[in-house]
Amino acid sequence: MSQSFKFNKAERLKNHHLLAALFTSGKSFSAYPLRVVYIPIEQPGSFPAQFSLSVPKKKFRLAVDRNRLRRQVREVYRLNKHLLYEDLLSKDKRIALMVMYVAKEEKPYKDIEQSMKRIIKGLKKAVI
RNA sequence: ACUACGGGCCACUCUGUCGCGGUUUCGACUUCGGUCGAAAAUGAGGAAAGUCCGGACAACGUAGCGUACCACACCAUCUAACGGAUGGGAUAUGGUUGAUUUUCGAAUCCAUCAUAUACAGCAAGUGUCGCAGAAAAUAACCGCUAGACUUCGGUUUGGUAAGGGUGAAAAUGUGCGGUAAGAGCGCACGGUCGGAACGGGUAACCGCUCCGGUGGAUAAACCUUGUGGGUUGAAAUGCCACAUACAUCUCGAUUGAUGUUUUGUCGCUUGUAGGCAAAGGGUCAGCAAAGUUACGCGCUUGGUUUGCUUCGGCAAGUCGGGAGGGGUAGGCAGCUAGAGAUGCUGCGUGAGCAGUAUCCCAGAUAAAUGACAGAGCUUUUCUGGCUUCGGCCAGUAUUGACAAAAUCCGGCUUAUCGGCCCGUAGUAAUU
RNA sequence: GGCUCCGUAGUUCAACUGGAUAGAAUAUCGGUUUUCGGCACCGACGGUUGCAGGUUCGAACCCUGCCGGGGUCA
Repeated sequence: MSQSFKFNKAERLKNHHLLAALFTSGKSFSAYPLRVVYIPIEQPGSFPAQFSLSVPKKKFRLAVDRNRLRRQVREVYRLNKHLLYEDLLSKDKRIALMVMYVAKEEKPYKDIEQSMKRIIKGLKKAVI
């Protein structure tokens, strides 16, 4: 097991322009209860993917619920991202992605994990 | 022991693995700004919430005055301050005990307990009070009563406000006197309001005596009185980096007076004397503008230049206001040692205050405190066993209150599964 | 993080600034008319005035606290 489960600051997507581009020209697909929007990046960087996530305030009014879901989704990504990184490194490509939680109620951790694995599979296909 | 009420405290716990934020230390790399790695201790709340009050702090402002506006409003105390808290008073509602009256329904008074109170002023002015009712604030329908007239049925001119009815509210209650009938018209005892003296209390207020009144309610109606408030808020504010537009449209001001310095020039009595011109920089007044929360005064800031001219102005520049638009969307400081926390001692009825010892306890910014596994605790369901029939034990599944910092404090309000402790009252048992 | 505005039939708005049953249009339903439908006409239904307290004799309106929805500020 050589892969790292760390989640560095540089792996997070914070750039305003990239986020705007993501919403205007990014491609998307969903794997309930999650939905992903992604776009390839031209500029070089230290990580093959930049990740961000979103839980809508309209569906989850309380900050406590939003925080809990955000942490679960981030945790799932952190533990499974190595599957994505291997492919991207071998193809020498970079992407930016945002994961949104679209369900109207809280789902258990197992469901979110399954959904994230399907998303990563889908991303691999799309990039190739 | 149980129940009710009030107050305080806690806010599931432990272990392992993988992670996140800032801090410190060490190591590596470095463009010397930092980046990466490791270790250590550490990392959400009682409400972090709502943003309803009050402050600290910061910027603007020369900090003034008047009006307006807003907030507050029994008294004292606490506090940095407050619309908060503590203690007291008054009023209202309810309970209990006692007394009086009774139409046996209850009513009134005293004492006491509990709860509530946006408790200054309708005896300053103005307004409003639908429907009903005669009348909703200088009241008269029925009624009662005197005079006049009379066709003896009443009519009319006065007086009156006891009784009736309406209404949420009807002009001080009861008794006696009084009268044509009546009435605070008079008297006695009360209610209530104002004033004065005395006693108690820091005060609100209470008690008592005397005098005067007795013309409703409403100020969470306008308003009056008193007190307080400069405005804007960490998206404040300062610095660094990057970027662009000294662009566009529109409105307004751009006027006088007076010294002074330098330079040039003129005349001449050849001197630091005077005239003229130019340039620079002042002072005073005016002008319009902006700022001072709004308005007025006052104050402050900065502009008042050049060219053309048919002397009305026009154009450019400068300054100020407005409209609309463009760029950036990064970093650092502010940013957590404080009206701080905990313990002890003393003072105070209490909120609190003083002294002293120890401790340092989150600082994120596409926004850190999590995920998984196991064990215990807890909620509920089912199965089995035991039982003193209240429950207890084992297994299985299930559940974990309300809710997450965003400059920081003091309150208020709202949400909240449960557990523990203390006080008061009642019930039961024992002594 | 701050500031600010608004909540009335399913929908869009009224209600004399506190006075009794909260009104109109539209939508819905029923009827008349028509061969049928539309249009038109008649009638009905539809409201805890966002919620809870308070002030007042009386509250959609005044006050307080909650709930919900907008707008705006570098």
